[in-house]
Amino acid sequence: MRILTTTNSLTTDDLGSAAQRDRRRRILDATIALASSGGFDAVQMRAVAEQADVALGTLYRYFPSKIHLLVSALARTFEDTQTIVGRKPVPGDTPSERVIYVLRRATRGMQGDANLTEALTRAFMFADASVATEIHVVGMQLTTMLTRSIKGEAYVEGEQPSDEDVAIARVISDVWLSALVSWVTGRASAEDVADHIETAVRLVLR
Amino acid sequence: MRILTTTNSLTTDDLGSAAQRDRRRRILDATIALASSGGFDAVQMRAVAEQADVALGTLYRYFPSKIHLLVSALARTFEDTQTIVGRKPVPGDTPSERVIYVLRRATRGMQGDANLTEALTRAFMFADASVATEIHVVGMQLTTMLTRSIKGEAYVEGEQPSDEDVAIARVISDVWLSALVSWVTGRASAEDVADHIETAVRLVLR
DNA sequence: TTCGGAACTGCAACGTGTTTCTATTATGAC
DNA sequence: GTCATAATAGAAACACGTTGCAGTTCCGAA
Repeated sequence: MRILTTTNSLTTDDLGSAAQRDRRRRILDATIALASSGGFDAVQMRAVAEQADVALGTLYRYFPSKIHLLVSALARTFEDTQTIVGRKPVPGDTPSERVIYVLRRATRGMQGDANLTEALTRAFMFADASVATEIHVVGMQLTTMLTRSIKGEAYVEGEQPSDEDVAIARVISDVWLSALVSWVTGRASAEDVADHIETAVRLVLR
Repeated sequence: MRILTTTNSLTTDDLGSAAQRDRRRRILDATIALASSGGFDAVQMRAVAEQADVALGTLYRYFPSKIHLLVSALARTFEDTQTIVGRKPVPGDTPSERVIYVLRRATRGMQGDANLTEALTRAFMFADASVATEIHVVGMQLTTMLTRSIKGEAYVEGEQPSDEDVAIARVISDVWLSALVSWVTGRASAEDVADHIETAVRLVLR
């Protein structure tokens, strides 16, 4: 499932001693493992604490709620994916082709681990205002991934995408998230999701 | 599961004696009142039972979980709105104008009671597979409302909308729901929501 | 009217997210 | 190396969704 991340010295965002970073990593690893094995309900705070080898109070010191924990796990998952995939430009000759390619890949990836996806998606959707920060991180990741796909070769690191492109990316990510929710709750098949997204992308990018 | 019942005269959907319909109504009233006063967290099953003047076990007999309860409340809210608004054709000369009109109205309505909207929206998003039936009802209500707006005067009761129109309606309702979630979680202002929806509608309907 | 089963009440109990508290351990300044 | 402070462990307790159960009431059929 996960490639182990080296006990690296520098994380993206600083924050804490090596021991603390290690605890944080262990906690997120345990969260993802439990989510992957049994979905949202299997991510029980006592179980996460035990598997990460920290006390329950410590878990809550790092993540103030189960939802914070799962949304952070989602952010890290995206981050890891981006690190691996984000190197080479997205294949495809038109914006729709590229966006459809990327979403198809991402969707397949998530559907490959239904339990994990269920846990992360439901947490994301259930989050309330107190999780705004973590949610925002994920939102930015999504927007970046999509504007990058829209621009294709023309994309340059660090450049602000146009308002138009951001608006389009947001619409597409809304549809994608809703489709994932439908799939997670058993209201739509994998094929339904793929079709629906493709339709939406074609409607929006033309 | 019900065989015929003699007593009751007419409800929309059969189901139960007058006393049972009354209990169901009281429960949903209590749910909406509590949600309106304190949002999702304030809808506590014991409190709902007490306010509806039924035993806790009875509440669970009518609605097998808090999520079922809240999604059913959402369905009834929509239904009530439709009954009131659904008479006259939607004003506006183009599909986008009509859809924007309807969504603007609906959004304003929901934003007028932030707590209630928070409760209903979060429940809808958190629902798992066991709530599929109730969710489907709400989905149909949304689709109907939107295809009706798209067609405008051309809409005729009972006629199946085209696949194209349904696909468009689904994209728009995805965006609308996501926007509501953003608003509920404090990540977007009322104005943001209006702008985002308008952008999406213009993109999709052209 | 009487009877049998379904529906309802009241209440206790359980599971899991969350909080709280004390004792212990790690960390960093001096 | 010593000490003050922060971080952690361990465990109990609380809150609320949910379940289970014994006794009571309601309702339709005979």
